[in-house]
Amino acid sequence: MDKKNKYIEVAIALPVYNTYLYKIPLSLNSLAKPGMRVLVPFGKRRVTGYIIARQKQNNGYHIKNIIDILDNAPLFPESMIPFLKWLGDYYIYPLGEVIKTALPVGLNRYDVLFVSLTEKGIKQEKSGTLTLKESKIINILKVKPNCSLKSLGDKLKNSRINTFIKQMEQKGLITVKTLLKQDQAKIKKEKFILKGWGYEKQKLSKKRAAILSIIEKRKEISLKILRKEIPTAPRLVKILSESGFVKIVEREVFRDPFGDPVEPDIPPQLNKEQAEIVSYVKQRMDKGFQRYLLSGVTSSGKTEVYMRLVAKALAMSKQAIVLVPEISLISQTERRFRARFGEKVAVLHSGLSKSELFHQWKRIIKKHATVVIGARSSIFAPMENLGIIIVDEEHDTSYKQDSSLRYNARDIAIVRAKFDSIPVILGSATPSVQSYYNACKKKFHELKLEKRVNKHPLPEITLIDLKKYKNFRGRERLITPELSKEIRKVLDNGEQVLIFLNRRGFATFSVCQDCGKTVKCKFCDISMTLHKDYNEFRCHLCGFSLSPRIKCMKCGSLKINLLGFGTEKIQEMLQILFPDARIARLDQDTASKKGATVRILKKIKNRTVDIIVGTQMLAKGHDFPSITLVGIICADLSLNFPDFRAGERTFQLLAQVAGRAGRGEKKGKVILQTYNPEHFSIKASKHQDFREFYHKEIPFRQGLCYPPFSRIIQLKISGTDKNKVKKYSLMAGEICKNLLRKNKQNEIQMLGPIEAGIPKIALRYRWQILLKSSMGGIINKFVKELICNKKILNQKHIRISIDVDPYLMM
DNA sequence: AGCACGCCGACT
DNA sequence: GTCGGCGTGCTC
Repeated sequence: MDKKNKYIEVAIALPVYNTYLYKIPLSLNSLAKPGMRVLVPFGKRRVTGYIIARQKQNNGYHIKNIIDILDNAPLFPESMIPFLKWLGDYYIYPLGEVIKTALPVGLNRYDVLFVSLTEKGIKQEKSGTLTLKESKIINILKVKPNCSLKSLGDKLKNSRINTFIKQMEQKGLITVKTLLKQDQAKIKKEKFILKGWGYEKQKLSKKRAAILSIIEKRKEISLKILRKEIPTAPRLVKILSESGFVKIVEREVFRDPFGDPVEPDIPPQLNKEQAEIVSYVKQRMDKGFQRYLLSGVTSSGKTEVYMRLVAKALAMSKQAIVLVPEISLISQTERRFRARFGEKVAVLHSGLSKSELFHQWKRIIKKHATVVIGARSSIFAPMENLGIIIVDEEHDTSYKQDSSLRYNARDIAIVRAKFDSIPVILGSATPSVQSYYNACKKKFHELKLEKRVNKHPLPEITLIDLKKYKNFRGRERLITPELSKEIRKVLDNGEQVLIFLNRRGFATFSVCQDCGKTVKCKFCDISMTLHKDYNEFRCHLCGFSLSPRIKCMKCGSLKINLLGFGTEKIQEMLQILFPDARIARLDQDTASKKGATVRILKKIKNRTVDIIVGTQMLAKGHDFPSITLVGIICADLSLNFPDFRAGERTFQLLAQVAGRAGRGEKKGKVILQTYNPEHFSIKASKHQDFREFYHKEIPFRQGLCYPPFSRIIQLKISGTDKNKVKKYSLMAGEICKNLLRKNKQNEIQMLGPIEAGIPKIALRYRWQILLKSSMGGIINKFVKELICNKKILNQKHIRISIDVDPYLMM
């Protein structure tokens, strides 16, 4: 069919902005399809590329043949290519790298050069006729006989040894081999034992006969399981297979990524609100691209609406993507989708191993799975015939990827829906300012769910002004009398309490009593947190730790004052105040041990704890019906971030946490402690009213021309040399300024260059430049022009990355 | 990214 | 004079 199209356009998985043309040898011609990976010669190397399109004509270049096709079937449908191209354009990122991030990790192949010794090299090194540098290399190779060129360069602290190595090879001192390496994607294989053809059982030992009878019964068994019954099985099986009694085959295996099985559910009756929304959207399902914002208070039944719409898409023989925030565990939403749609569901999240991820991916391509539910990367699921995209908790910050391709899954969900001409639904109890602005401007159609399904009233929220307790000492400053009174009441009733604090550790700020110096990480520019659990000071940015019995780095004093508070300290205080209560804690520290999170969550569900202390991990996606009191220790922590979205994030977090109270039969209560009871973010969260927050926030955004009234592109600059980073940043700023002047672009505003909010992380010094404009297209074009200046990008020892629509600007 | 080419200083 | 440092540009 493609006889005329013997050329293919290929995007290379390297930071190059062009695509390249290759020829396909006749034997492979009928096999090559867009969406497949190919191995191609690129310069002097062999690398992975992705077929973008077939092409009739060559473009006058010397066109090389591809080496091989790496897939039997496309890894993503051809229909996704315009979407992927759009992403590369919008986020200013090379197409090949975009595709690389979109696909499951570990599918790349590339050449690696390996260096090894020759006898001549060893002889000459012994006789001492070599230069210092040559014998250095020979000596490294003596220890590591087959060393990759790269690690050799690392060992010599010189990455530019290429030509030198070539010369040594010409002299015959060493040999250089090219090996085609694959990124780690190892497919897990396990040995399975099958029946063979020998049947002289009487001659066998008891154990061997036992193995044979197990296999006879089961037809086949994995060696792993067989070993549990007969520990010496591996050896015996090998002998048995040699004489033909059994057969051993290796097969791909997958751990079930779902964990516990889920019972199928029966769809509940919809209430009037839900039914209206479902029928409204259903009627327009095949009417092309539409954007909806589903705003609904907590537990107003958004998930049920999603499920009905997904069911409708499936009924139209289409597929669906449901995005959920990244949490360490399978969320409530995921469970409910599995209960409803069973085998049709594929789950993609960070907890999966590479082979599990690839397995899920293949299920989607083969259309065995027609509903994908997962975290942000699920927006790239290889679906050919999408019917709907749903983004749950659309305000959640985890939709923004903060490295490599810095995309926001919520934003690009809309783009993908547009390319596929289908509806997209963003849902949240606390919509982002951006999305609600779009709803107000009628770009999104707003759907409202205002009644709670179980008809329980929203929890009652009491603000406590912490300034009142400024002069109190010790525990009462953090756990105010009002809060402890309420806790006592709830404990006496046999109900549960959730205590929220958005900071982990015991003491977060430690100061020398004699000279006033703070305990700081030597790799980052932040103070270290004391963790009693681990008995050490820890840096929350790079993980560096120190013994708790340190001397002051400045004056050597041993008297270190432990100030600041985290979840650990709160837990300890509560235990002293309520010695009879069973208290558990859930934060990154307690969750890091494997299986610990599940254990703690189960404890809450089974009501074997009375008080649960935790960070945002507790605020997201869990349903604890017997929690009747939520205590927020200090609502202001996220308010003081140097970021224009600090207020928005604070409001969302508080509303989310407050929503954990009273999900069961009894009415919930929330005690919200704060130093800023007058702040509108906090006031609005008291009423759990995002519209109130929005209307207070929007004039401020407009006044300073922040999103949604503008778009921002941030240039992030970092490096290990403090002065170099500063010098380079100032130079980049000059180049920007000149280019802006030259283009007479008054529409773009440049802020900076300025040192980043956190000036140093893991020994890297950080600067930033902010480009802001009310016209998005202009700013994008400008940055593209800017990076044409080679001085900007190719800078030794300086890393510069482009963040389009940045989230955290620190 | 990684490799080659070509331009400069400091060594035999 | 050359060796080897480093910036610059290209890869179908």
